[in-house]
Amino acid sequence: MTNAREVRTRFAPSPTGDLHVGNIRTALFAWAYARHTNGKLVFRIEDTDRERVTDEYIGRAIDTLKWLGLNWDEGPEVGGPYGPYLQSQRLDIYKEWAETFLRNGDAYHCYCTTEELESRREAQREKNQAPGYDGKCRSINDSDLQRYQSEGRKPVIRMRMPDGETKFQDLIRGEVVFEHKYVPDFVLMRADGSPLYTLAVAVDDVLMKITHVLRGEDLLSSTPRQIRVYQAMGVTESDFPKFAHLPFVMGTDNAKLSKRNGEVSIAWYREEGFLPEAICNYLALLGWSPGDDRENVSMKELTELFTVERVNSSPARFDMKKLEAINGDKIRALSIEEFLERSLPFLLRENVISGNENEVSLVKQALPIIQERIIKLSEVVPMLSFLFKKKLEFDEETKKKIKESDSQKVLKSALASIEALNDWSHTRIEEALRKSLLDELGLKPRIAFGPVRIALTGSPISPPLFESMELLGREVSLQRLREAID
RNA sequence: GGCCCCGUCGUCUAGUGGCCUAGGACUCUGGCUUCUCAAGCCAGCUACGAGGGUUCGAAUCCCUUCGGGGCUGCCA
Repeated sequence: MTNAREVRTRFAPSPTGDLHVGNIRTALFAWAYARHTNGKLVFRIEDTDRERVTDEYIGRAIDTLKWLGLNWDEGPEVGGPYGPYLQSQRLDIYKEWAETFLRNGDAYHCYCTTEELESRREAQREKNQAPGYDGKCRSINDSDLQRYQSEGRKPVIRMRMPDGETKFQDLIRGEVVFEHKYVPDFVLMRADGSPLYTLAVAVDDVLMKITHVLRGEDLLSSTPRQIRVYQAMGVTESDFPKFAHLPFVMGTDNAKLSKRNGEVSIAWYREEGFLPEAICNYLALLGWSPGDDRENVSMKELTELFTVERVNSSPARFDMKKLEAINGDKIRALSIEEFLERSLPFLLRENVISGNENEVSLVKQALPIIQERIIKLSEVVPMLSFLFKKKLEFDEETKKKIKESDSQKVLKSALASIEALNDWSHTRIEEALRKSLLDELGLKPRIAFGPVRIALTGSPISPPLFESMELLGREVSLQRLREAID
């Protein structure tokens, strides 16, 4: 009753690089919450200060989000009633607000130079005081002002933090209080008129009617500043966005997840052959749980079950092994058609196949026997390339094995027993080989089939042997056996 | 230093005063199965950071302490 407002969440990355694990987890939660509540997800680019080609970045970000199955209701590409959704295109808006704050006395011009600020901060530190702006320019006398101006100083616009405290209910952490003596006056706008994050983020969240801000916990202590901006904008407290500060996703070594302790770029996971639904499933479990024992969560279930209240407040370590386990499960759950469609790009990329009909058909027949033995799509390449190679390559170790006299004996016997087979099916092949190698030569299975496997696939590890031989076909199979025999 | 956040198996978590001699999943170890590798199945190891309270009873509430992290910018 009290909150009839439609839920509006936002995902607002800054274009500092490719979307990474932490970013995406935030996006996923914001998306899931919007969908859960039948609300809207706004996608906004926070590019207030960077001079860079955002086009390329934005393109990649859009591509990644779409690939993951995350869609947005307002933002780049789709537009919306509260655009533009690039902060670099909203500079006038921020400037106007900053001037309004100035007029109302909520903000003031600050002429302090970087050097002055630094030396005063240093002094504060030495006296064991909290470093931060000391409020020097809150009131400037005329002579100082004239001096500054004659010196050609250009002022920044600084927000005045009144005495008191800021209190708010974080959806994940409960009540959080900051006394203003620990929140110094902060800069809203640089001397050149460009806005700072603190200004832009708050103005946009208000103007875009964001109701729930889901973001990393590193922004928790900047929240009082955002709230101060809301107040200066004249927003009533009941209309402030609600905050949910998500715990970090950290690397295995307990440090912040970075390139050094694990792969962070989502693009990397895509190239490795992780499925988008596996990535989302795994990330959803990092800091959130459905509340029961289920671990396999589809995107649909996520939107049905996700609530901010169930998000954990403590940080999570990224565990590649678990991601891989989930990815393997998702791969096994794929229909052969889906599996094929997702595998082909990898085979094409590595030039295992050129893509003609015969090749694709052979791949499709082979997929069922490898589906349960791979954890990443990229593994279809080493798994299936033996089917398409003109000539097998053996490494030294493997080659030695096959040249042993016992192996040679096995290969000769194997060849003899299947040469005349008129039904080249894996069941008949198996029958024949078991008879000749196990029954007649009296060998143990692993001893018997090992050399044959190497001769046919080039490796002691391969998909099931008899099925592989069937797929390879009689001609190639016999030829490879003959080639392996001296 | 100050402020803020966080603390259950190695990891992700369930747990909101009795259902907990703490459950699930991943990892790891052992076994079964088996043509290799997997998958599958079974079993096992391992946790409430510590110390005080409150209570008949605490992982759950309170205090202290220790540990980890973030912020402390004209970065976001």
